[in-house]
Amino acid sequence: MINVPRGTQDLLPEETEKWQYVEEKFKALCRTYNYQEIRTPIFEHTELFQRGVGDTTDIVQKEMYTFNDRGDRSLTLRPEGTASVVRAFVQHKLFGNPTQPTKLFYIGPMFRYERPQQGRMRQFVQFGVEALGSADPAIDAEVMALAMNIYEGLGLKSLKLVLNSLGDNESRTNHRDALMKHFEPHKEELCNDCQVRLDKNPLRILDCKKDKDHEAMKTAPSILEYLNDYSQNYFEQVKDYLDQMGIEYVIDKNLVRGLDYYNHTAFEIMSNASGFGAITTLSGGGRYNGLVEDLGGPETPGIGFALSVERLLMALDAEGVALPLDNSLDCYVIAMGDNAEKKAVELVYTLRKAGIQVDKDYQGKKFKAQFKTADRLNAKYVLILGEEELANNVVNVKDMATGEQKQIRIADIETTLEKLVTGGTN
RNA sequence: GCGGUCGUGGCGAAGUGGUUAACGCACCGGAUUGUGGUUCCGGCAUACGUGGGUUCGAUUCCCACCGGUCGCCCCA
Repeated sequence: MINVPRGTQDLLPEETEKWQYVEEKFKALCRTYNYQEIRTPIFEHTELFQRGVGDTTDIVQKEMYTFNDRGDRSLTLRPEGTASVVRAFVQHKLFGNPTQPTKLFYIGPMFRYERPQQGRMRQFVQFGVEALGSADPAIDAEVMALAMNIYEGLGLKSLKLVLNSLGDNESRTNHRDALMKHFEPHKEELCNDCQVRLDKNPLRILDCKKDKDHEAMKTAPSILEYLNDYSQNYFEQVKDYLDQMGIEYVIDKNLVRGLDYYNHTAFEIMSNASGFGAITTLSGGGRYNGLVEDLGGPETPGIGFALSVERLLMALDAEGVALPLDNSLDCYVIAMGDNAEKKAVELVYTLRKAGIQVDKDYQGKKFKAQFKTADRLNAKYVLILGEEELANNVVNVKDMATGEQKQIRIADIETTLEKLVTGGTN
């Protein structure tokens, strides 16, 4: 037997119903915020991620699905969405559109070669948005508001918006120097990873779980102390806008994002719900001024975020939120006898063309068993068509909720059901 | 990539170094020859992750691998 590759999954109907529901919710919310959908390829030139995401990141160094195609091009299954969106923004010169910022959303699978566990798959699906062309702190707040709205709109309560500022280049350089100076005397006491981080990306040391109790960690210089005036002011305004909207957040000065392109605003949304394992991050995002330029476009600020659908659904489970899925069927047709069977096929076809959900038996089941099936499918109405009904040009219509049953002329069945189905629900 | 743990029919779950591997759910049929959700009775199933090894004999013991899961790393 051949199973799915490691870290991937099949979504069976019971699950896809949920996926469709949250996808629709997300799309509708994006429309509300005036974000439009963009669809980019699932694989890109490897170079895009090396330059966009950053050569020193874990993603690029050890998590990419990279392969050469038959033309010997190096391609990579996308590990995240922002690089592709920015690439498309530059390639199609969307910066030339009269309405800016360019506000885009996407839904699609991402790929990272990692050791799978619950909430971490090698293929996973992200919802994301990107707003390109505005350096207004209000749009940072807008993106966070949208992110929170998705979760809250689905009924989640145990959420935490964690916020930090990474500052601009000047602030970051100054902070970086300060960090190196601070940790250098303690280098030998730090874990192996952190010793490497000290040279490459000292910011990462702050995020280390092994060394989190080290004295030097507590006294380490915070980026917030090194923000220059512009960065500081920007951060304050972002917070003001969040306050204005009544969106709660906590500042975590150690919040570091895993991708190189981030600056200024960085945030994560986490779940507090019990029953969540080691992985509590539901989504993450931030500002990436400079990325468009890095990828060959004009100087254009940008901000975005992405969430994992798998983790979103886990959070719903953890909080016991049941999605209002409609798993009923308008109508089930039961036929008895060869002639009735023929007529039933015609009837089903007629009703379906009228837009009514209909199904019938294809297993040669007996009358009683067909009723059982109708019940199991949550059929609202059952149409009974036997030789007797056929002879009289009628069909029995049974309301499965009330048990009431009446005879309708076959010629009238379409209009009758339409009335029942549209009138009875919604 | 590292460590812990687990892997029995469609699902859940017992169990044993040795003839036919429990049980529950689900499914099918009957009681009720054209009317569902209950009950009772009966029936069904390609089941011991894969490959080696130990043994007269392994689903059971050992090893490796694969996969799940938990934690680390890191993130979505």
